[in-house]
Amino acid sequence: MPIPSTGSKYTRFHRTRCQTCSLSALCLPLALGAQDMDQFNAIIRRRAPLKKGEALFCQGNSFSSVFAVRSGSLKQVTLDQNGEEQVTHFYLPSELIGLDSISEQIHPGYVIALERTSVCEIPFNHLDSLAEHIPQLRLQLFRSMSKEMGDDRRMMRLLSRKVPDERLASFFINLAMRFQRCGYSPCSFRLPMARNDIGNYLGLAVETISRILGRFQQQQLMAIQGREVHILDFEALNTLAETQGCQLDQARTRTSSDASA
Amino acid sequence: MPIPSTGSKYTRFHRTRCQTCSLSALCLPLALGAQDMDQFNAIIRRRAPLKKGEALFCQGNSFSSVFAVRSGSLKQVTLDQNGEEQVTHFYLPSELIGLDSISEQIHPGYVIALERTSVCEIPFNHLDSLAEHIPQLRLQLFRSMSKEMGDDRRMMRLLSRKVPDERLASFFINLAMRFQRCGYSPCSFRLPMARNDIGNYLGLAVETISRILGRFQQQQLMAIQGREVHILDFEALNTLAETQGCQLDQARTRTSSDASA
DNA sequence: CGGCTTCTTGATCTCGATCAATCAGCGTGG
DNA sequence: CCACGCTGATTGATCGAGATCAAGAAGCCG
Repeated sequence: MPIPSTGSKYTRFHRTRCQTCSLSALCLPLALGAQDMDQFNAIIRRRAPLKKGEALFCQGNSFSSVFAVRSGSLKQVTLDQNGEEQVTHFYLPSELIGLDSISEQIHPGYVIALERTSVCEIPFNHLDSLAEHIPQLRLQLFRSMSKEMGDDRRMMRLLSRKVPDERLASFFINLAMRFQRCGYSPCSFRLPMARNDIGNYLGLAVETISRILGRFQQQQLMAIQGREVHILDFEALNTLAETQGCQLDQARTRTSSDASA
Repeated sequence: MPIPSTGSKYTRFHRTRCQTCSLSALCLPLALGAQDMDQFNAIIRRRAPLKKGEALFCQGNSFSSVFAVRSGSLKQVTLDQNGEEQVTHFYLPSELIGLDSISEQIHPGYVIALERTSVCEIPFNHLDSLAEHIPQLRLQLFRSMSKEMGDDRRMMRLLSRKVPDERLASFFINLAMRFQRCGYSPCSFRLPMARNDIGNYLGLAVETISRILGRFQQQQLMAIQGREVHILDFEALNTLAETQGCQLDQARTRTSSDASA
């Protein structure tokens, strides 16, 4: 561990700047000029990383900031009044948390780290006033929200029309694309969430998840042991997922060794 | 037919102003001052009403405007590549259409009038520049999008965890609240959509919808004939729907008038 | 190493999709 | 104005996929 000169063990997080963040091209500051980026950087608050299982905030907490995932991953869980919990979202690096809370000013669910995770806090009132003066930022904010709405629609289609195999295929293709987007290999990664969470999220029993995964392995679509995932036949999985318009940038499955792009 | 003095048969629609619109308190201009309202009113384009079955736009059309429903109702339908269609949304008066298209700049589905329907067109680039100078409008836009995201989450919960009876109950409660919001009776209304659309939207077969409706009538929860709906026991239906935080403003079914927390 | 959670595998059973047929509503045109 | 024909709605009967129940295996943590 490098020893920071100024004291606090979190100094290095406070030091982190959007300008040097590897995700800045994917995150909100996307397409911001140097000067605007400075302004944006100024309103960000860095936080000590969350431990696995720790909550970023709780259901019912009042909303004041959105958060950008810097590293790690989180899940959003909503408790209904019978105490049933529903996993409604997973968040990966560069993605924004809390956009769904602006309307009610209350967080509609828990957001919990699935592993050691760090996030940037972006106070919403500051973000809003910055959006007033930086059209690029405003547009990007609209885009982010709009994109999330589109994703939600896809999820609704998945839940209401797809059979379990298709759901799980969609889920993995979606994860793969998002991992690729932030620089990881799309075909080899470690699942951040438990089978339980996947099942809950996809509206399926855990047992069903297990059985389908078994089937996927038999069919040589993927290799899984524990949480270690290797997608062997991306095309076939994608076809099964019926994911239209989904394109793997570089590392399309050549049924061979290129999986680690 | 009244004869408009200026010629075009659509003149009266062009005349309509936000200031005199009964929905202005629910729609985007919500909470705008008189002057801001003027500016907002200036960018709106009125349109000739759509006939039943007519498309406001088609899937794949490029996006340039959002629309506010003035009267009538519409459905959003997405066609996947196998030609399967999925109803993803219903739009009632005062609600905004097209917010999910900002990100891709392409409409992800057809939006089709369920009855004679009129809408206001709001060019998005104008809206965005107006949002730059009117913080209230910007915030309202963020809120609208955020609210839609929250609604989507609820829908996802409905689809992945609720049994058919609960889904249909939720659907009716939701409709009732939205009708009430724009001034109609929450407990007596005419369904704008076909059973088919409801089933598709809720991820259920039409036959299932029919059977459950039959059951609801037996249980005295509601009276339905054709598309004419009367909710007889709002509380019971609401309980069944497990709709938390849903409050009927005035006309709560007073089986016991205290249910309001 | 032991106790816990997480994951897998097997057996049963239920609920809703599907198929099939009939009925009702409604707009159209003779 | 009524008969026709279409689409949309209801009702019945059957079947299968996935939830559920139950048990065992494998990680994973202190």
